[in-house]
Amino acid sequence: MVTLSEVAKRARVTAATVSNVLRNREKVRPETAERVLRAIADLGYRPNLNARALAEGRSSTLALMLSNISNPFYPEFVLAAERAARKAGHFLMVCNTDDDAEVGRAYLNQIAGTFADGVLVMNTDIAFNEFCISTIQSAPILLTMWEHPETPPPLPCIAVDFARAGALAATHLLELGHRDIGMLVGDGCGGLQDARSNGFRAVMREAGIETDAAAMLQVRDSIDAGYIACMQLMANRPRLSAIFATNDLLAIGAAQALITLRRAVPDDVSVIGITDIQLAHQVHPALTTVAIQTAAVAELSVDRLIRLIQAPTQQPSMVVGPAPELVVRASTGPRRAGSR
Amino acid sequence: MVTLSEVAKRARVTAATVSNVLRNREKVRPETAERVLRAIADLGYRPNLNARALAEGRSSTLALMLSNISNPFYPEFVLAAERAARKAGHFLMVCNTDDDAEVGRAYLNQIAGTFADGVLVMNTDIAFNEFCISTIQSAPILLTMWEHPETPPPLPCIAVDFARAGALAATHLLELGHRDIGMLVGDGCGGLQDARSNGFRAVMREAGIETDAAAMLQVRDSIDAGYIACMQLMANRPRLSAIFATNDLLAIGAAQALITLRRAVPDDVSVIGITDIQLAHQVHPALTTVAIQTAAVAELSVDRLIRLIQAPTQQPSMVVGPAPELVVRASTGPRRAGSR
DNA sequence: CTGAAAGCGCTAACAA
DNA sequence: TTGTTAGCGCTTTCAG
Repeated sequence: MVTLSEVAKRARVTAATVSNVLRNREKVRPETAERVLRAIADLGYRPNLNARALAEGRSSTLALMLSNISNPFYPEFVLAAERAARKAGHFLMVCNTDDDAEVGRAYLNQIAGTFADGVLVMNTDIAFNEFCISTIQSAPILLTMWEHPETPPPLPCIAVDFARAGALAATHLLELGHRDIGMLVGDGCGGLQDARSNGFRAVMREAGIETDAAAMLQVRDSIDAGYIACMQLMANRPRLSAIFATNDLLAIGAAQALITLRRAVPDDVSVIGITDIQLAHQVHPALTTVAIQTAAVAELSVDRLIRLIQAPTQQPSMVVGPAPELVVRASTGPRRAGSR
Repeated sequence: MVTLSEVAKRARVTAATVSNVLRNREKVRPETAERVLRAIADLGYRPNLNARALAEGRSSTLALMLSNISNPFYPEFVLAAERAARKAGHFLMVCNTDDDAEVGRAYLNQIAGTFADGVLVMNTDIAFNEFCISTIQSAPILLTMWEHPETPPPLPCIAVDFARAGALAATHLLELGHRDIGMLVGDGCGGLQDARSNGFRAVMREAGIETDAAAMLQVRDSIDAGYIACMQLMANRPRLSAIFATNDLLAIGAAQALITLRRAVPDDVSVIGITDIQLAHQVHPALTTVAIQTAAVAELSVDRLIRLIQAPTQQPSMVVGPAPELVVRASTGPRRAGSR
């Protein structure tokens, strides 16, 4: 490995000068700088980032903790976060906790404040938050995709108004004339997606519609689970004219179940989800959903984390991200005259 | 930040002893060790990984370079690779090149040999390989998911016999009686997926079937593109009884196009892909495909990279990964009597 | 079994 | 404008 001092020797200067060339090029005479640059090129020198991190006291690396990257939602967040981090001169280290809090704790312990200058934590539960607070004072931790803007967590966070997302879905279905609506409530790693379902039910209740237990199923977050649950839902309540799912994977699974059951989507049954993952517009019929602007939230999160690193605060300030927006595609339509 | 020497002071020993406790616990008297451990716990000490990396000359971090994590194939690889790395005591840093060779080069330059002890590179093209060789001698680079076992690249690599995957798909369709078959050839970032299509065509040719140009479309790697291309294919050649796609995204898109066209899958038209991504068994009808054992390849790659780190070699040795396997699901069936 | 000392490669005052 | 001098926090000989 070529080191700074080898470069210095070859350019007949000292390490400090080489270092200066590498950063504030101002204080070096042009011809010296040129000699140094040539030496760097000749030797194929590349700075050792560990040494630099140690000397500078920061690594220019952010960590992103998520439960399981095989859920298609995460890659979209990762992609946007990584771009934002790169643009700001940081690396992004993706840490899969594999849905295992123990792994999450281990990562946090090892990484925060040493490998990473700051940590982004997604979809966490209360217990994990407690852990974050108790253990780590050495680097900022920012919770992101927090689902409960009305109850700020005891850490800095970026929240998303998921209740509003649910409400938008409800309004859309009501406007289309649906009254008898089934619900698929996802159970992500951060716990039940109840902000979404509560937002939905609040609007329904206002319209005088009470969703009873039989029309509401709790399921794991996946296309498979949505498919199976929808089958069950339609068996319980064959007259449902619409299905609301708290996330797109469930909604996609539900739509496929309906097609298998020979119930046309949206002519017989409408389907709506939340998130607007890429898959949502790629399936057929394309999914109507409530977009939560994943990429924008990712960028916001990275920006804010970097700001926290630069000006550390203990205050658990919460920022509410961009508002969810209804995206009407092909999976929802007016309630048919024939149906109940 | 609590440092080693603060711990040492509190335990009334020197840094060296604390370090010894943290690693080869043998050479420390139990009661001293206990005192040190208590000090560590009391102070909430966590070792600075950058300092350790600098002192040890290695970071225990691997980097994985991939083009775009939003392609659902990658997260599955990442998940498996990350588990394998973690099991072996390494971190995994995921680097998205965003389909941009410039970004890829920048990452490699910065990371290899400094932040990361070794680098896994997926789906690369020749130009990038050249760059890898010319620039980096400081850390092993392992190419993975190499598609051409018959022409080893000038770097260590894990290859997958994609031609065989194509051949298996061809054999399956032939056995089902299909003769008039459309082809969707994906154009990943590593270039055209021609090993797959050539493997397929070789088997067809042996059976006396020549795939003509009109029945073969080159498309970008996505569900969307597969959907559109399939529409076009069926317009060109309405009598096709099967479609072979070089990857599952294309196949899924194709199946959806067929459903939109009211051609039943597989009763009217069979569809087969390659890879066996998770989506493949979650869509309906579930996709018949040729599995390339992504997780196994990921583990193999990580193991081999770690081995390379421990015993560096310049030899561009190639290891061929697990053989592809046909996975029959619901999207392929016998050619119907009625069809051509 | 424990301590002293050197050094990993780089940065950042401060001097010259 | 350039050089000198201390470290950053840890590991690792080598003495004691």
